[in-house]
Amino acid sequence: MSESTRLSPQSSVLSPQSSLLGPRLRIAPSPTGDPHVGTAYVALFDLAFARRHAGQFVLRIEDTDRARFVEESERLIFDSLRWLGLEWDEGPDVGGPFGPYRQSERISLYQEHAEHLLGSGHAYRCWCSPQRLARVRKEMEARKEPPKYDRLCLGRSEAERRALGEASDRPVVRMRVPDEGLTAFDDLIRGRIEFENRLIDDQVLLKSDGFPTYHLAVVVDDHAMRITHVTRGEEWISSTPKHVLLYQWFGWDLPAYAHFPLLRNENRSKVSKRKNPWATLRWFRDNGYLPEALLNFLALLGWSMPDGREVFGFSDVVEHFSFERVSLTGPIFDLNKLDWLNGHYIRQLSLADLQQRLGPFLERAGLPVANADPPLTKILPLVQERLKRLAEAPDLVRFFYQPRGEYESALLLSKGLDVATTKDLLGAAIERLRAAKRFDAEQLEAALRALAAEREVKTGQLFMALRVACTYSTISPPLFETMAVLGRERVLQRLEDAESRL
RNA sequence: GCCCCCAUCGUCUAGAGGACCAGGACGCCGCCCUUUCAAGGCGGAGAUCAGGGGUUCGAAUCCCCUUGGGGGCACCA
Repeated sequence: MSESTRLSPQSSVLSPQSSLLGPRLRIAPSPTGDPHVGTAYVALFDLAFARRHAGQFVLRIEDTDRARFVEESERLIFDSLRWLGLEWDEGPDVGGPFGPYRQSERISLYQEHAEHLLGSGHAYRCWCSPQRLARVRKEMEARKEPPKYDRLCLGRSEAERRALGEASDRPVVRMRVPDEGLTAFDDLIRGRIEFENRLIDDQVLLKSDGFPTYHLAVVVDDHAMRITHVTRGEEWISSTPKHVLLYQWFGWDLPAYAHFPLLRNENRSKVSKRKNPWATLRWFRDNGYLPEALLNFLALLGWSMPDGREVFGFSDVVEHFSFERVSLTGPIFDLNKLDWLNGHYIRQLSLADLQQRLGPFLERAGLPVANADPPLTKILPLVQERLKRLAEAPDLVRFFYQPRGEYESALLLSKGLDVATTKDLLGAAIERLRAAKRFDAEQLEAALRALAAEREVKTGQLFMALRVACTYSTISPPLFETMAVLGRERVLQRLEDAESRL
């Protein structure tokens, strides 16, 4: 078996499978904590494209950086992506024919490939210390030259190199980039992109701890896992020529590339977990965004439906996605529009669904969920169309369960009414409500409108006083329905309480 | 500093030479509905298509330059 076939699992490991005929895409997050929205953004289109063309979507964990590794993140990644509804066909937890799907479990594969490049002269060992590298880089920059490694170690034996000083004990393996020529690739979204080889750095492929860098690992894995379309953020464009070179040296076919625009924050820089609290998927979940709304919104960033529809689901993306319709500019993440979309989806929810989704938020706020009195099925219809985010629900619902509220008694005084009049009105209202035959919205409205008319006050004046008394706020769901849900006893109690505050 | 990518209303976008003195959505403003807040309906303001050169009978659409923005330049991904 020749060296190159040994390195090319494609020819031996698997027998042809019909399921492998379609495209294969992957999302490859690093386990550095809560996954970034950008990860979901790209994954959404990956999955859509894979589904559209009957291919596969793969999840691979790129855990080659032990320093940045965060213990729980793998679970966080699984949870967040699944919450959004993005399911993978192959991955560390579900397995698949090209595993393992964690790079830390494939170290020897990368080492073999580095060895291969060393043998073919496309790579060399480097003993330069980090200090020296930093110094060299600085010097080059001062000379206004592209900052690159100066190749001090190229062509030298370990002994020769050590004699020169500033060497560390364990070498790295660097790729040996050609001095001349051009390396180019065709991006599905941007077209042809070219780089001059002389400007490309001799990238480290294998670190001194034996782990690969991203550059070696992606290429080896994408090939080994038969990835046909490499999708990722625009930030990777400038390292792509290095990857292209590796494919060439290994004698492998190049995958298609698609670099998505970078999601940006309001200052136009890329969204980062450091600067933007909403950069993680977890944030959206915790703040009560519906996964279908987030997904819809993400699909609207940098992509649009051919027919211009703005409200659509994942199946519509599957049906219509194409790389050609992805725009080139990095969209600013507009939470405002997301809120609108989220509110739209919330209004669409069935009562039962809404109640279920609200459960965790109400519980967290210490509000009753099961056996609540008044029951949520009565309350939720009143707040549903007022919600933009599920997390707002507790504040809208709380007053139903608070026998006594905190509010300025002055709020009870509607414009143009003095204390005595208001007190009198409240007293009269109490009487009417006590006498009301049925305590439903219709009856209440009739009775109270009549009262306002008799006392010659504007309905709004009376109603606002009652609203504050019953809901402890000048802003509330419709008054009579609210009163009906509260029930006679609670309403009378609150009105009496209000009366006594004046 | 060097390299790369990008450029249509505040924001997301439609637009792939004539159908555009540029369409939609969010936001904003006004009116209607109305007991508050929402939701909903109707209407409005908002882009000399970054600027300048070309190409063409004709350019938001093609080319070049300038400017602006972004990204990359680690033994991080």
